[in-house]
Amino acid sequence: MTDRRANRLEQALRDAGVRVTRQRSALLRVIAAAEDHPDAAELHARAVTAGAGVSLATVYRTLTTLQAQGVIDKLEFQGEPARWEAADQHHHDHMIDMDSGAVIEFTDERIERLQAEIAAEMGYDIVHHRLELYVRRR
Amino acid sequence: MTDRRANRLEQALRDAGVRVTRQRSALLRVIAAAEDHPDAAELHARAVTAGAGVSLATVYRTLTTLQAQGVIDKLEFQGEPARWEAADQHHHDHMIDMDSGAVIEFTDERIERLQAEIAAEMGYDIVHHRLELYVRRR
DNA sequence: GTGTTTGCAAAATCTTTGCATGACG
DNA sequence: CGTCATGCAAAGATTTTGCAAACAC
Repeated sequence: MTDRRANRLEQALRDAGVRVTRQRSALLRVIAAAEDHPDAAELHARAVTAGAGVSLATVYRTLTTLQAQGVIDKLEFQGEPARWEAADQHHHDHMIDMDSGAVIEFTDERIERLQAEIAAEMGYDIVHHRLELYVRRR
Repeated sequence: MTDRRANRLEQALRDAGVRVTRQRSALLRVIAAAEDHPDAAELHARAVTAGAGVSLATVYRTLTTLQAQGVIDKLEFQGEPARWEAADQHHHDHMIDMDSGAVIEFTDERIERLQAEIAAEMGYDIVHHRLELYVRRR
């Protein structure tokens, strides 16, 4: 089922003239199956566990490629290695529970609208944004 | 005038039992005088230019110390080395002009309020947050 | 075929740290 | 003076890259 999604992504890559190698295919599958936000080392470990022979260098190169294709998003939380998530979901921001480390996704249309408004007032268009709430259970 | 602010900060450090060394004093002055958002290497360069003998390792250690004292804030924009700013200003967020690299500060009470509201609804208190708008002139 | 991608190991970048020496309070 | 801070150089952590071999299309 996540494989169906991975297959769709592979086709998109081929259509964009990007070669679908064994390694890229494996990584697409790992990313499509991930329900969390893994970093490069974790994705590498999962790919290897899944039986894919792939080097860490290739993982990094592939992540860059997939990001350029708009297939995945890069998350850079404070001081951690970068994490990644599939991009084919609806837009959302992140809330990080500082005690458990859990990452919670959320969206708020009002905030989105305000951001665009503020940028526009100053003569800018938003290319992308980053909103992270570092929180603690009350 | 920024020296007055630096002196005030030095006193606060002493009161907190933190030694005010020649190096820390110099860095406080450089930070108080900065109108931009320099990284560690840049702060080091400015301190050295100002005639202070200080090593890069000490700059890093000092930044950590000053942050722990709540005197400076750490900014981590996408993929760049960390930047720093004096903390004794009113809270604000950052807009990054992707073409010029300029960092623009802004605040919006409505966004602040919404963030707190969203966190509260999910049973959390915000410890701190990060809002960055990556923008382009329209 | 042939231009891309991979693996490996080496390098780049930013940041932290161990240890002997020096200096603040 | 005792303790804490510094400098240096070496190590850490993450990410990038040069080059020859392997592979997708």
